[in-house]
Amino acid sequence: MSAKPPSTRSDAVRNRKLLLDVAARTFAERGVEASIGEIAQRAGVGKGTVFRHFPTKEDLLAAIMLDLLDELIGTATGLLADDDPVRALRAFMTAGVEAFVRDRAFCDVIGRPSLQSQEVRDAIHRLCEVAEQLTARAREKGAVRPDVTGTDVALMLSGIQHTAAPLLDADPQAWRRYLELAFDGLTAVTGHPLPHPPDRLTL
Amino acid sequence: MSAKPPSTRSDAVRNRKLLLDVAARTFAERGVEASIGEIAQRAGVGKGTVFRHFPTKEDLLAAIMLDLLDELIGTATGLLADDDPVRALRAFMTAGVEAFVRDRAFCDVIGRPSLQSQEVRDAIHRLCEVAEQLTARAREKGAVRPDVTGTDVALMLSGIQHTAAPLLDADPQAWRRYLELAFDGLTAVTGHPLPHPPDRLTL
DNA sequence: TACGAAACGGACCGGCTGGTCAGCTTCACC
DNA sequence: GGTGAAGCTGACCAGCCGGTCCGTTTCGTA
Repeated sequence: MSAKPPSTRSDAVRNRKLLLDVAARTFAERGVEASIGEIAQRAGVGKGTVFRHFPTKEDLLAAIMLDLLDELIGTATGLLADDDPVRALRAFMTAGVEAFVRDRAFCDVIGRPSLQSQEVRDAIHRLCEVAEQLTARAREKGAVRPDVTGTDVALMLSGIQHTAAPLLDADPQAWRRYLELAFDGLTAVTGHPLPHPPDRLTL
Repeated sequence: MSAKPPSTRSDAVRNRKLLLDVAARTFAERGVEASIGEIAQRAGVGKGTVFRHFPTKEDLLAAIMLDLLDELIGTATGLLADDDPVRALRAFMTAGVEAFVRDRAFCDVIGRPSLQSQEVRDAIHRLCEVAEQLTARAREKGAVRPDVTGTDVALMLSGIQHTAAPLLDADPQAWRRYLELAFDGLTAVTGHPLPHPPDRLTL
């Protein structure tokens, strides 16, 4: 439970920020398979320096993923103030899919639970909770089907990105098509309930 | 252009079949990251034997992926005989998502074009064509929105699997929920067209 | 400016990977 | 059964990875 005493030395502070920045970009481009060596090289720093700031690769990755998740949670929380629940839900989903499209490592981590630290899992859980609030407002207004949950919405973000993934080079905006399709599915009136409700799944 | 003379020796024929079988199971469980060493060990065979039958790991993977794709294409082609276009399309999508759920390597290869040999790309293209035929029949009947293509349907198979992926352990059938949601989206009546039509994208 | 502590760098380690090869074994055919 | 070709094996190789360690450099302070 002991907190790490934050370094006061200017070079250490500078390098930490630099590393987070470079690592975020590198992971975004190459996914979790990006090597520490490559990150160190891009940052113009020795490998040992990376491991001094982040004891393991997993720690570095988790720090970056937490930043991303927190940003998305912040966006979602802000959208709760929008007085149009449907517009807010659509804006949330747009921001979510965009986050996936921009960052390969984010896709990797969300898709493979074995890459998730406890902190990351907690953040994902928080994201699902905000998603549920956004979804509930639209649901109560009758704008989305009654059996769709916030977890459904959160899960679909990754699904939409993966749907468009093979088209990414040909049309970097193709994900908008599948977001639209998915959104229309959420609002469809069918009369039959969805199978396998995720219930209180702690995602 | 020279074809490989197929071996007539019984042990070679037996080992080839055995390797394809074991490798298919191993790749399905562990994804493309499964090592040749592990496959050889599971098959009770030396590593060199694997490389004798398949010069590179990519060749082995391609052989298995082609089998899978051909099977799916066969299923889809058979469904063209169904006189209910909607039922046929739903059955195709069910079979497709099931293939993804069962096989991690299939997900990996479809999602990462850099893992696809030319033969695999051709097979994917053929799959999209059959998907288009199935989709067109349902479209003409007015059962799916007019702007949905076979490529859309094929792409969504992977997306649906990825949507349910984080739930796989908790509920192995969760993908059925998102298949249903996606299918309802295909049939939704909205009055507004989808953005970014993939047109004649050779997928 | 002098000094001690903290941070840095990169050679190094062990482990794993795809792929090779020389020598041994097994098969098919006579 | 003899024989030669084909198949099999596993030690071996080079390359990459995450992670360690210690000699060297840099920083903050007095």
